[in-house]
Amino acid sequence: MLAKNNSQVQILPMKTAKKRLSEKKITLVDVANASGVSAITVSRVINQPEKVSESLRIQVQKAIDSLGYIPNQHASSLASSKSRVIGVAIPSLSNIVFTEVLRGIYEVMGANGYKVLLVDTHYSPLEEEKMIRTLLSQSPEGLIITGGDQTKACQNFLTKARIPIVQIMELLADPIDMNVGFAHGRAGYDVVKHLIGQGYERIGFIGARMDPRVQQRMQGYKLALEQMGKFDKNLIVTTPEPSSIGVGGELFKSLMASTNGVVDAVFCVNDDLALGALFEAQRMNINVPQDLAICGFNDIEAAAYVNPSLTSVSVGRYEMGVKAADMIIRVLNEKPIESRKVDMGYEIKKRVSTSRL
Amino acid sequence: MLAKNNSQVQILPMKTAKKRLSEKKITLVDVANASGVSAITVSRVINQPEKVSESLRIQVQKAIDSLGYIPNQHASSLASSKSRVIGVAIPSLSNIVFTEVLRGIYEVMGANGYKVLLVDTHYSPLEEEKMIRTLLSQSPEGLIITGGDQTKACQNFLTKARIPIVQIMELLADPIDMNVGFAHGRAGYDVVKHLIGQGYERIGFIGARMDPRVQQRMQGYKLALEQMGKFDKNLIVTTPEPSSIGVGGELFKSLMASTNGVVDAVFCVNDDLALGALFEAQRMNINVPQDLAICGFNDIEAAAYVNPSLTSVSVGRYEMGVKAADMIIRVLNEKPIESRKVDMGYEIKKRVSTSRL
DNA sequence: AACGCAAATGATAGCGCAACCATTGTGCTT
DNA sequence: AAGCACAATGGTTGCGCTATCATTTGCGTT
Repeated sequence: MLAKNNSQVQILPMKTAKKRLSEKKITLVDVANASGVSAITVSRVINQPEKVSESLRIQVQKAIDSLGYIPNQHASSLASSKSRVIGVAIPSLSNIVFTEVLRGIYEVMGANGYKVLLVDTHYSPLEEEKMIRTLLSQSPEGLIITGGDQTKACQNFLTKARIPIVQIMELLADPIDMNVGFAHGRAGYDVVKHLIGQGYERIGFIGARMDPRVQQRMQGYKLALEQMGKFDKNLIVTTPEPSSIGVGGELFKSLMASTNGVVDAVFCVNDDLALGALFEAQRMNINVPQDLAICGFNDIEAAAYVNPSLTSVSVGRYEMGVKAADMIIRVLNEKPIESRKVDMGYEIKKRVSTSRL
Repeated sequence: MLAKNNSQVQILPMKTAKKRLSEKKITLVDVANASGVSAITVSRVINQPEKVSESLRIQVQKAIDSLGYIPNQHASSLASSKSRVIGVAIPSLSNIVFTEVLRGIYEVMGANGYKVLLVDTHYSPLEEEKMIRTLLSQSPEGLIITGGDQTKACQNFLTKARIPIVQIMELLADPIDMNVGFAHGRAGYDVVKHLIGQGYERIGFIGARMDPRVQQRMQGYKLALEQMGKFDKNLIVTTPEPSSIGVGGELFKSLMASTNGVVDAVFCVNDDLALGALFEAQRMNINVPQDLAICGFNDIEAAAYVNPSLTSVSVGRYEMGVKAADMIIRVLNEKPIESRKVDMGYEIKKRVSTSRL
């Protein structure tokens, strides 16, 4: 039907027909001509309708509708150097963690008339640099990016960009501009404390992907155990692979095999791994929580409903997205923000999987 | 540090300094001056490097890097009427179904140098119309949208857009342009056949959100039972709320309560609902699959790992995204496509939750 | 009645880039 | 040695819109 009909354009019989209907994109000027006003007035009807008298406004709007005019955002952005675009860079599209943050971002940005240009960095700082370059070429008015492990070059042109930037997910010592996140290390530490408090002794660790935030959780785990003289590096099992329920089951099996079952608790860096471990434990007829505690991270919905229910660390992902987006909007509107750094906190949801009877 | 330093601009001491470093955005012309070539040559170095001699290319590239030049995509798009943007409209960001389709789309589009502008229509045709209008104002070179229930107005300007468009998720009788999906009605029909084949008799239905595709699954369910004279509308429990594990549990309880437990199988329109029903059944001490079969839809990862494993309908979501993106790319490159309509099919993954011993 | 002031509308220029066509230079053919 | 093809580079123009600065109109003030 459509799609690349360059040919059709060339077939036009010389310069005969003025312009075949719907052949050419209609512009502001077309609308202006059709409604008998100047181009700038049409522009105002679209962008500052309150500055145009009601009669004219209606008249112009009628022309816009009947012609099916759709403004060219590129021309508008070029002329006004306002793109109404916010760039967002996340490491993975398929991770529910980021999906929910995104939801928060979209909610706020949509309500404020901003489009979101989203890129996926695949957990690679180099890819991230490339992607952020792409984002910047769209002249975004603000940027939301994940974590703090940008390349030097990237930090460099980010600083020069002169737009509000929020780094999300983790708390950074020295953010580029603004920062919203929570303390992954402390969360890991607190999880261990909780397990110890429940009377578990030999606490294993299961991790996948091992991105910076997962590493921090592991450091917290390590620190807590070291402080009690209970750290044993043999109880740590990790893989660079992405997390999944399947991987969780495999890592759990491998942990149990390599430790001959001395482990009586497992801290999984996310709920997928934890569910995998739980399901695998059930298949191995290990009694959770009597013989084994399992703790996850992120508190996805399934954690509360699975049997036995899964202890997990709840973090306000949606709220984090909302907060980050809101900070950008506030800065763009020159409203004050309380702080450049926001700690969203977390909460350990204590459930059956870590409660010895 | 940065963020809205308009003030700084005005503070500039008259016209003293030529231009404070990094005060003004640097453009193609700046790069041209810095490297002693014309603007158009710089443009070529960026867009058609093979047309520039190696020596010049290196020289220009050096200037680009040292100045930290980032092209203005709006100007480029305006001048060339090529945006390198593909618009994507999905009904929900938080639904894993769409997330995986998105992954496929991003994969292909990224590899081909296209950016993705993503909007969320919240399952509302009116919102969709607004959002697609927004997309079109970015002059995307192609569009991927969900389903076929666009408003008349929307269909209208979509048809006029003269760009390749793929409608995804479901099979449409009369697509706007191209179409990739699978037959939801037939899938629902086949699920019932499978349950009957396993010896289950009274098959309930649990549905949430009830978007067009869920409705089609329900119609398939209904048709199959009607053909066997076993349809009973009292066995259908639905809600307009979004799906979730929690809602699945609630609907299951309500189904069991209203039917006094005569139901011996439940078809849930997605796996979240099915997991909710399964977990709830476990809490009610109902034996799955002996006393009750549960079948989900989408085959999310948990389905294969939960105990008992959950029968579900597997659909190639990632592949659907890849396919849709690939069709767009092919059309843009004027390569042939096999067909305007592609049926991705589906497969019922028969697992323990529907296998009577 | 003359003035001023604000609201409503218009004319002009330019945002940064690439399309288009022109020009120059290089190496080859005959 | 003259001619030619083609690769490499540059000048000019305009994409569609909005910022900026006029200009016009209406209306209240003294």
